[in-house]
Amino acid sequence: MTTVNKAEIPDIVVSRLPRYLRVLKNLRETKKTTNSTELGKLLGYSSAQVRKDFSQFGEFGKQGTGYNIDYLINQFQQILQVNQTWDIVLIGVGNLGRAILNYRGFEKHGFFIRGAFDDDPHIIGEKIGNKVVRDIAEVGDFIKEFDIKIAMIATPASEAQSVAEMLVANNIKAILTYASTILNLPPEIRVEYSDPIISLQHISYYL
Amino acid sequence: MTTVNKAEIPDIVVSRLPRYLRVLKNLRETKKTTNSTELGKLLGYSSAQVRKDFSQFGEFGKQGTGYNIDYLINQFQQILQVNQTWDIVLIGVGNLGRAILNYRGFEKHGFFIRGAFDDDPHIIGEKIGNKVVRDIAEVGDFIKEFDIKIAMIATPASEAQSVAEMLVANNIKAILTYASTILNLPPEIRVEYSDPIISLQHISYYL
DNA sequence: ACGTGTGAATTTCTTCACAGCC
DNA sequence: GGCTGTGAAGAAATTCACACGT
Repeated sequence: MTTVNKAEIPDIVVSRLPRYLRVLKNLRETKKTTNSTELGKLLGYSSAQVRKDFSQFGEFGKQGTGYNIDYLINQFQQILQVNQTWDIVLIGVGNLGRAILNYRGFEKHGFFIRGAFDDDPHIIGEKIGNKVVRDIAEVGDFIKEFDIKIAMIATPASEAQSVAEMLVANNIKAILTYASTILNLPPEIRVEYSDPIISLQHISYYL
Repeated sequence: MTTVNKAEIPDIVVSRLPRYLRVLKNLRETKKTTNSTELGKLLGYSSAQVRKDFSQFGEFGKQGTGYNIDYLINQFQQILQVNQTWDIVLIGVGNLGRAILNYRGFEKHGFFIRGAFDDDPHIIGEKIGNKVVRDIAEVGDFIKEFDIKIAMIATPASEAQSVAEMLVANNIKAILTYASTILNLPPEIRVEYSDPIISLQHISYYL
């Protein structure tokens, strides 16, 4: 196995790593090893696809035997940099923002919402879960103080673009947005969309 | 323009249609026409890509002028079958389910949550938004009665697979799931994932 | 025998580049 | 001049198929 240059690995392969991780963690409950055929079946990929994907990062398997599940999990966590914790700021504390704050599932995977921000004076100061909602005006200092790189946007669509620009100006490097609008940001900023409307419209083509 | 056979259109093209729709609806506010260069810039695609995508469905533009925005919106809505309303059942009324029920954004796009279901007796009967939570045992009849094809799953991950199988057995054709687990279902069932953990893990590779 | 890792072949997706029309 | 629609070219992703290690 040689040194890996990230720039060389296609994003489409990277995008499958979290899926592999997910099923590997399930498999871990019941077995020690797996193979490309089994993994492929669980994810809807061909076995060749699985092997090719893995080969981008090294030689993880043994001929005749397959892959050690714990070892794979470890490798993929390292590759994805999720073998550490990440701090996150959440912008927008409406219905959705509240649900996100109350959802305890992020922490199990190492993602911690360190601060929640809104611009509505009625909401600022409110305590949700174990967090007090802060004034959006303070988010820049907060990001600097805790060296935060990831933001989640749960504002109305109309505010998402300006909020995103403000966050980028304050050194945020990656954004997960729930707002139903497409963000225009510098290409070095990673943006992921979690937009149910887009998903439903995609689905409905096939109905 | 000839008859379009859906099977021939690559899913990757279909998956971009909702994005085009989104920016077209924004553009509609301020102008009548647009062109492939402008659309590409707004979405991060090349202008050739935009034109090739559109050409899969017909000839929508005029040389020298570009595309009429309203006309495009109309065409794409028809193609995606979102020029009608769709009824949806929601399974799982925890924090996330509540947020979804309170979110008024689906209806504007023609998606209506007709029924919300849970298996917790403490939650069944509760009124959220303008809906009463129903017993999951009744979902089969409900789906039949209202001829529902789309379900949203907002249960804990541990229950998602069995809930999904039950829904499919009751004739659901498409699922949007928020649960952090990969569903194994017959290939003719469309599944879309809205999984923030997967998105965050993908993002974190690049940080 | 089993199942990986990988060049080669194939298929799919994107971009090029330009004829043709407004 | 501006911009579409599209064959042809090019790039990227996937699958094939098999040598090789266990």
